[in-house]
Amino acid sequence: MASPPPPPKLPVPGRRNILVTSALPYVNNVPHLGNIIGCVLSADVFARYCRLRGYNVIYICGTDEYGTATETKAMEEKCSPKEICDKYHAVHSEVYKWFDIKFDKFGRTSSPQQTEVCQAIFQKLMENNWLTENTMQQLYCDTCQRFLADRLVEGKCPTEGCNYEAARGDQCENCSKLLNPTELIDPKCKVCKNTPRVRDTDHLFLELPLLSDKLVNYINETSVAGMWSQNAIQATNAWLKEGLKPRCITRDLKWGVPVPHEKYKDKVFYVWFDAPIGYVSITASYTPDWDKWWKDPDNVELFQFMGKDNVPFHTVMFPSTLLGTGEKWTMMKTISVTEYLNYEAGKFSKSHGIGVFGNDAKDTNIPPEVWRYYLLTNRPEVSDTLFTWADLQAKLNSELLNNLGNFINRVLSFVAKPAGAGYDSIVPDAPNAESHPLTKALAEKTNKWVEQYLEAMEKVKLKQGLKSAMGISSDGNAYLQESQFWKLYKEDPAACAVVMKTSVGVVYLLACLLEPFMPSFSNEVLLQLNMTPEESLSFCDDKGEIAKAKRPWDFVSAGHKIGKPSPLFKELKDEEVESFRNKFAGSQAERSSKAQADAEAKKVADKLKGTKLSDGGQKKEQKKQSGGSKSKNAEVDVTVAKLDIRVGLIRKAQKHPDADSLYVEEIDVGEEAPRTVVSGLVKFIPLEEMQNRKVCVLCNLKPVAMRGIKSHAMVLAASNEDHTKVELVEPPESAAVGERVTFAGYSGEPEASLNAKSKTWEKLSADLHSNGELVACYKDVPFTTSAGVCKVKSIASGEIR
RNA sequence: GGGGUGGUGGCGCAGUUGGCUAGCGCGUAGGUCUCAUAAUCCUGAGGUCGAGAGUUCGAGCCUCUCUCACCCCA
Repeated sequence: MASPPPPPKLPVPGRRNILVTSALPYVNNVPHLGNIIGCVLSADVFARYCRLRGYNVIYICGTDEYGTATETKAMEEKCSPKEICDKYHAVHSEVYKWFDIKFDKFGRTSSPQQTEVCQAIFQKLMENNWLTENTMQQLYCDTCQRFLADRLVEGKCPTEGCNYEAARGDQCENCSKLLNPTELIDPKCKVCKNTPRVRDTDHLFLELPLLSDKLVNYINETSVAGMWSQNAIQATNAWLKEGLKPRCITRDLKWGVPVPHEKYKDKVFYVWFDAPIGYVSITASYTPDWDKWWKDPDNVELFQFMGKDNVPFHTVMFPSTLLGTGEKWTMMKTISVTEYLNYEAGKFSKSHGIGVFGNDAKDTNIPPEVWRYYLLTNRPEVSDTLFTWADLQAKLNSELLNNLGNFINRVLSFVAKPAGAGYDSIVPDAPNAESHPLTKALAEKTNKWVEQYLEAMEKVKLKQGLKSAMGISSDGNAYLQESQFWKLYKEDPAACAVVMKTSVGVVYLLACLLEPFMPSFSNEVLLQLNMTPEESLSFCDDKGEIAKAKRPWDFVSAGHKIGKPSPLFKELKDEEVESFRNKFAGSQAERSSKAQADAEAKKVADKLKGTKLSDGGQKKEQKKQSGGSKSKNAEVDVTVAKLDIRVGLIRKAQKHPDADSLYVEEIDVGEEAPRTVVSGLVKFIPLEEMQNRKVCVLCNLKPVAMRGIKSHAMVLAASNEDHTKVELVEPPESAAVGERVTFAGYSGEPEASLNAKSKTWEKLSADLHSNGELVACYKDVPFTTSAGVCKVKSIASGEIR
């Protein structure tokens, strides 16, 4: 294992020299499957393909380490940024190793090389006058002696009607309005709680607009030559259409590459500026001759892999940076962009821990080649795709096991049988194979698949490439079936030998073509073929290996003794799938909201059933309905009857895991499943008072996600003028759970879901208030239940919302 | 509120200089072989390509309107 590292590869004139990069994952968390397929795995497949074809390729990646996020996280965990990076860099390395990602170098951006390259590029930009200065205003904490990042400032939300006390500098968690930290009323430093002051700070800006001519030239030429995918072009054009603006490249931070300039010596480069430079600097830590790769556009092709959110940085910002140096850089030729991979019903989310993460995959005992296969067949190349356990199971069982694994196993196990039943593990000779019609037909089909495979892979259409390779196995099974070799063995031994020799050749071919996708699988197959991966894995034009696809019986020579065949894949059972689904389900709250959604869906379905039945009835009924629609027309006016306010019982209340001001409640509103509701009442009502309490709930608002948890309703509460006091609107103790709150004089059915655009709720809520007798009212009509009116504890004439 | 992207058989996905009968995998129905991890193979069913209008000899693809979903920005 501990072989000395091979000497670094350098471009070789006359050969295809390919530099592959994957977007540098941000260091401070564990990557999930979406991240993995998005860049690292896709790039790995392509790099392996290049090696297979004999191209001179290196694959560069590493962790992106600088910036605010790391600095903040370090403060939270009370250690240095470097320690955080060390810790997570190791986590990343381990995950990628498990997934069989074969980097030529997996480095990091916090390296001396990074500083060197980054500063050199900066100097060039400076010399060429592409940088300008500008003054910004930012909050500075005298105690901590530093400028505060947006999210490190807390204060009172300036939004009218919100005025939330602990709003963050970038966004108010209460009203979710995006903010500037300088807008906060009475801002405080989150670290020392002292009041920061507004201070001018000078920053350097890259003049993107001045570089745009060069940039547009580059984009127009390269997007054609490099066959950029549609989504990359669209994202780039959207950016250009907006018009380029000067972009700030410096920050008031410590954790970053220092700006080599007297005036800015206390500042560092902004992550967007230094991160892509990481590709170069990591190459520099791979070989001191890094510029042979990076400054030779005529001999090196640069392929970059990333998720869609990263596109503008690679098509606009980074190229502009390189163009601005005036030097001859190797610019990106081909960009491969993936969309998002969604998880079951929702989305992969790092911050909420939803989905399957790199280190979880290992714990499933599902081997890496299966994960790789599944992720790659499902690679989101043109649109978002969906990860589901059931689908993973289906792909494994029916494609890998029944198709591919079965084909290889039926061939090898037959050859391995002792003489009299098989060939005693010796590949038989088969002269005149092409005169056997079935075999000839198979050779033609196989060759077609190989051509498709090569074409797809050259265009980085990995999903198509994988499918083409699998087609070979599929045709292989049909070939075995039609040839009925088990009968030929006795009836026509010569023909049987042809079929088996050809099939063994196809097995070998599959091992080669699938190596980029499933390296561990290929190694195992070669082992069973008794061949060594180092010598055998190659598929080059100049060795005539492509031509052999037309003569698959020539891949493995007669007389070769194969190894011991054994099953390659293990079936994934229903119970296992079920247990994974549960094990990796989201948080408790997520689960219940999912149950909620299911219940709703069922209801809708039932409703539809109902209407269908009545449709089957007579027309009279329809007339009746249209007759009754008069009242419906009346309802079109905005009246309180549109609101579906019900008596609800809080079954359970707890604090929101990711927000200080929010409760998450499960409220029974008389439906089969309780609803999950998120409300911002933490500061006003103690948790104990929330438990098992009857409340008024507005049920037909459009569900919205609040800090990651979907809220399916709203608890009504009254507040005084300056929002310092908030009290729940309480129905009488004897009111029935689930009963609708009515308003005398306003009848009609509520809408299923209030249209957000028509602002019904916004209009109506203006007239909701408590009166002098503490009764909750719409205008002056009280909230009425069968057991009486709803009241508030002490706030008279307060607004309800 | 502004902008972007998407809506294709039960499910998951392909489908660009607009063109032959809209494909693929899974699932499903019927049949088939027995070398193989009850695996294979063949045949079939299933779609007015979100809705509506327009351009065209011809539209899944181009234009407009509507609708739904997701994302970004304010």
